[in-house]
Amino acid sequence: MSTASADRRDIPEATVARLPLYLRALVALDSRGVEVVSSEELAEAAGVRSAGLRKDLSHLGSYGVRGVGYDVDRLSEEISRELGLHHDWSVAIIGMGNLGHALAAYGGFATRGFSVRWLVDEDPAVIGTQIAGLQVIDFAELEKQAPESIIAVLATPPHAAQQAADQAIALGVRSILNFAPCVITVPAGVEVRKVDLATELQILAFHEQRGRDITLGTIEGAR
Amino acid sequence: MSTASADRRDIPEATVARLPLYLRALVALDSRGVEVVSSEELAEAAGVRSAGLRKDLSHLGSYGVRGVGYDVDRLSEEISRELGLHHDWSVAIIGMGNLGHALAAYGGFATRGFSVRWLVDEDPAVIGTQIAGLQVIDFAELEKQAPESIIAVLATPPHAAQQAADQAIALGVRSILNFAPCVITVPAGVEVRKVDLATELQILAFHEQRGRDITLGTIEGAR
DNA sequence: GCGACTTTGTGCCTGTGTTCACAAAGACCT
DNA sequence: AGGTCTTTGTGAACACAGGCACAAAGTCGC
Repeated sequence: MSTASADRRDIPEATVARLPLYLRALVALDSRGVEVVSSEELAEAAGVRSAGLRKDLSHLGSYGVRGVGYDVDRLSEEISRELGLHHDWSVAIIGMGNLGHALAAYGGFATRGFSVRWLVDEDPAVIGTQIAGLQVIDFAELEKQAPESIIAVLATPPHAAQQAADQAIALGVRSILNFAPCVITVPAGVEVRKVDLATELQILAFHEQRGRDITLGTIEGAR
Repeated sequence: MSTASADRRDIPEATVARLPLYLRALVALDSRGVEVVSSEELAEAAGVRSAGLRKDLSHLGSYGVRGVGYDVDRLSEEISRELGLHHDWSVAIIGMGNLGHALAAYGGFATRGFSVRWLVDEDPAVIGTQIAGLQVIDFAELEKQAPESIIAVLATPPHAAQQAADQAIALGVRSILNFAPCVITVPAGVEVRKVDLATELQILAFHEQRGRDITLGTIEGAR
């Protein structure tokens, strides 16, 4: 009965990072015909703890029913709204090398609220070619076409990343997903998330090197 | 003069996740001929704060010289050793769809301590074909060839990911980088890191939806 | 209509990570 | 050789995230 909408503001960053996982799990449950799910079950499906899940969901208001659980449809709706997925976001992939090529052809974006609408490169040999049903364009052409707010996916070689980011930002881009293995500097108000594949592998290598069976004390039957 | 090797144990996870960034920055500096770097400069290059950088590095012993900074070569060496990069790690990419294909052709792994040595798929139409100079094999063949500890990169469709992970683990894999947008369950002692591209975009979308200029109070000249 | 049962939402506590600020350490100049 | 100056390494304060446990709330059966 309290004003739940009051604390709609400032959802913790860690919670935001998990909302997509919950949504993914909810969509999977929905496609299996499940209509109601408990925090325990949803946490299992999303790979988190139930207490944390409940705390996360409490940040966007009370949509659970005590003694029953959460309505799958309703909760999907709320999370989608919170993430801003009620309209599709337009994505421009910048850099048509191996990775950019694969990302353009990757079908996993469309089902999750994103449509790849522009492929950008600066190599004249690539501009004009067709990839995954789209024509590769240059920045000048992107500038003409892009009216709304778009998200840029940077898949250039590292030495070209900063310049590409600058050009994108000049066009009004405020959200960048950076696959180039380098740091890019952006003005305040522009959000960058980075995905570095080799970095991920190096973190795994660290744990592999240290016998993890020693570090982790939580192995049950062992020893 | 103190026994610095005593606290070599248990490096914080957050620090481990940043060591690859530092190494990347150091390699870049080295290639530009820089021999000594201060925490301030290195932090800038790695995109972190200098105080945090120093604390991170202190966890692997004192390799800095007060008043001067860090020897680039020496520090690269130490971080490499800590991450277990003195020998190359063998990587098997599992799932030869768009993404697996791109990862196989991606040149960025070799320079950072990893060599992609096996490409695995279960589709008979794909097995035997050549991708990026490697022949695609099935799990049975991988079992015959893989002696040492390897890292598996999962790039299968989500519905096939769990089974592929199980098979990899049965072969002795203890480190998995999962690109499939689903949760995979693994026994204790197996480390999984996940990279979900659509999730990253959704997190960006969240911030884009909320005017970030409102949320962030740290904009200087704005307003 | 009432009691028992299930499950949520949340207050508290613990541990982890981050930032600040400064003393110790060493280089460099004179 | 001594003083100054730069930069590290770290103690202490702070913020954040995660886990536990339980009261509140609502359902379901009788």
